[in-house]
Amino acid sequence: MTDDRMSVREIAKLAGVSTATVSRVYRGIGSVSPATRAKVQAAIEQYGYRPSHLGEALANRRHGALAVVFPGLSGPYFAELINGVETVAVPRQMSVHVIGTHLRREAPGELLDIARRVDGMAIHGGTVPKAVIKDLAARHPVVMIGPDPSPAPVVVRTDQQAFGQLVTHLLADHGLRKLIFVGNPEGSPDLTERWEAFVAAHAALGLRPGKQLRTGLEQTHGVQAADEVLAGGYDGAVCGNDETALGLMMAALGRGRRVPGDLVITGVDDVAMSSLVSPGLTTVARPLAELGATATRLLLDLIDGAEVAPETVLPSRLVRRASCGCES
Amino acid sequence: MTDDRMSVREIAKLAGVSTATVSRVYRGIGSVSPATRAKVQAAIEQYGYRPSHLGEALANRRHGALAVVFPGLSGPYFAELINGVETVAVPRQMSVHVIGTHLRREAPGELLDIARRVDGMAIHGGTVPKAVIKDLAARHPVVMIGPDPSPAPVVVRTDQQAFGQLVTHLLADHGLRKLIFVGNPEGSPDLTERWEAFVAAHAALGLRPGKQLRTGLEQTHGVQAADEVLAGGYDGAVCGNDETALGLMMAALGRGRRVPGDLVITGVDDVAMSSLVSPGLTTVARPLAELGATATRLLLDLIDGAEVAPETVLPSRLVRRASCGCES
DNA sequence: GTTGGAATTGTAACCGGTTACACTCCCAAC
DNA sequence: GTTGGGAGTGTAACCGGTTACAATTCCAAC
Repeated sequence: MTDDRMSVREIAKLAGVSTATVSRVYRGIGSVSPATRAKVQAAIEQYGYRPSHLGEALANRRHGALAVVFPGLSGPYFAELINGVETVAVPRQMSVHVIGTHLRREAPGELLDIARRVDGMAIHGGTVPKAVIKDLAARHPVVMIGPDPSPAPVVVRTDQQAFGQLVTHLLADHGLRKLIFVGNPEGSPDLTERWEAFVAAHAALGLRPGKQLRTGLEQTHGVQAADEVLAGGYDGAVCGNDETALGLMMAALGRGRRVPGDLVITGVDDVAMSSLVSPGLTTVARPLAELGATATRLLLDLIDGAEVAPETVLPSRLVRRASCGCES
Repeated sequence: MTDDRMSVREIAKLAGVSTATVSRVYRGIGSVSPATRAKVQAAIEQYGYRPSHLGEALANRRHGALAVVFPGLSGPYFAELINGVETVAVPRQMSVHVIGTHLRREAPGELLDIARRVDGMAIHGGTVPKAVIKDLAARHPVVMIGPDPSPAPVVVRTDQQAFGQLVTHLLADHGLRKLIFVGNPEGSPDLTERWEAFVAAHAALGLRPGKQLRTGLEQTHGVQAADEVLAGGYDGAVCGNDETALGLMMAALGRGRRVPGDLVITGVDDVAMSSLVSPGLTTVARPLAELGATATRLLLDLIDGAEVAPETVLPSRLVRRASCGCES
């Protein structure tokens, strides 16, 4: 029941030809006479023959599959990224294994195991210990998505400037003086960069950097951060991503606060929700789908043995909406 | 560079034994003398040998992989479901292909292709045309997650009663009379069931069913539905799932409306956000992770050739929180 | 000193494809 | 009437594992 498919040899026998000819007909390469082709095609259709992927892959020394490794899978951020990956992988007949490391008991061992089943891996920064990346990269094509502390061979990331601009915008243009940074730099290279930019933007204006509230990157974490943020008398919350910003905004509104009146809120990513909510969320737009797509393209190049630039940087830009006080 | 791993034959030569012995040592089955075992293990470790997954799979006539097919991947609903799938699949050494059909140009053909790479598929109801399910189920083990119009061989779903209770609760206990159903039954068997329960609950009280607002199942769709819902003078919005409910709630709050004061809002699923927001979201709790886990268990049984119950129903239950007016 | 059985190991077939190479035809060119 | 070359096809090796079965060795029991 599992798999009563026919093999090439059976189809070959049925069509009265050799396996080589069946393969030639199925793949459409090599020369086959019209008469033979018709015979074989008839047999193929009659029995619904499709070659076993395993046989194919073994013969080609190609799995025809990629793995994408993320910390978790929830939320629009990862959905967009995966979307980008698929737009490139699918037309190239590559199937994609989506791995969420937070679901795995022992990521290290399992990643090695998954590596045996794919031709290459795209790994989100901050998901996998340095030593494992090193092991993996030594044996397989690996592309990192976003910054990572490991000395990774190939990295795709977005330009970091816009986030600094955002903080400066709040401080200089809106005159905010008590900002809180919502997000945990520890374990997240992305957030580490942002925290550093946050501090630098303050320093550039001769200001002391605001406080840091360590919390996760999901919408729920933003909601949970609300009590502390609202009780602290801050005039602005600079969130590590849109999801926490939206969670925080929701919680603030639910408690009767006004945004941006009582509290300015900003995010990063510009996910779909951010332009739809009211007030619209001021954020840093990052080309997430393109990030995934680019990483995948580079990975495929790597698999094909091509030379690949060690670092690719995609642009990001500040998007001002109502939540920071712009557009009133 | 792609894969300079050693093969069994090389390791065998290096260790001075036959490939059979290497295999026996690696897999720990069959009897091998301590001395030989040590020799082989040394060679394995020295060269970091790991058997090719393809060779293994071909010999075992087992891909060691499952596919899970969803309409899309965004949001906590799917994340939870996948979570459940992985908790079962990972300990059984099965890798999981997560497929989002909305990303694929031509779902049908590609699913057939993906089917060649896995031992079985779990398919979310409403994602794949009837004819394709039939094709797929004829050749491969298939389990449906949630209701589907196709005559599927094996289905796992949640009990539907609680949703009817929810609607009755709003009508009878809170005395609401103008409810709007937010969600599009067309193409979604889940929502079709809910819409029917919505209508039935009205009918049971001798009431005319409320209106239906056709919209998608993501948070953004809830936000976008807000204008129409708020302008319609409804006293309650019964949303197809928590994500739209939360989006709607956020938009309502952002426009200065009170929940439940101006508008009662309810969802379905009881995702993490629902208990955290204020007001807490009244909803129907469904064991999503368990749903994924159960589907996977059944799928594995099917793959093993075991008998499997054609339908498994998991319990769901009404959760009353502040958004419907309970808990003040 | 045989004999029988358990333990250890190797040989070779097999899983299901692809493809290099050899072989057979057939026909045009000299 | 040869000769040369291209088209069509088959044979068999190979990809990298697993495993049924056979072969060998060793030792205890009679």
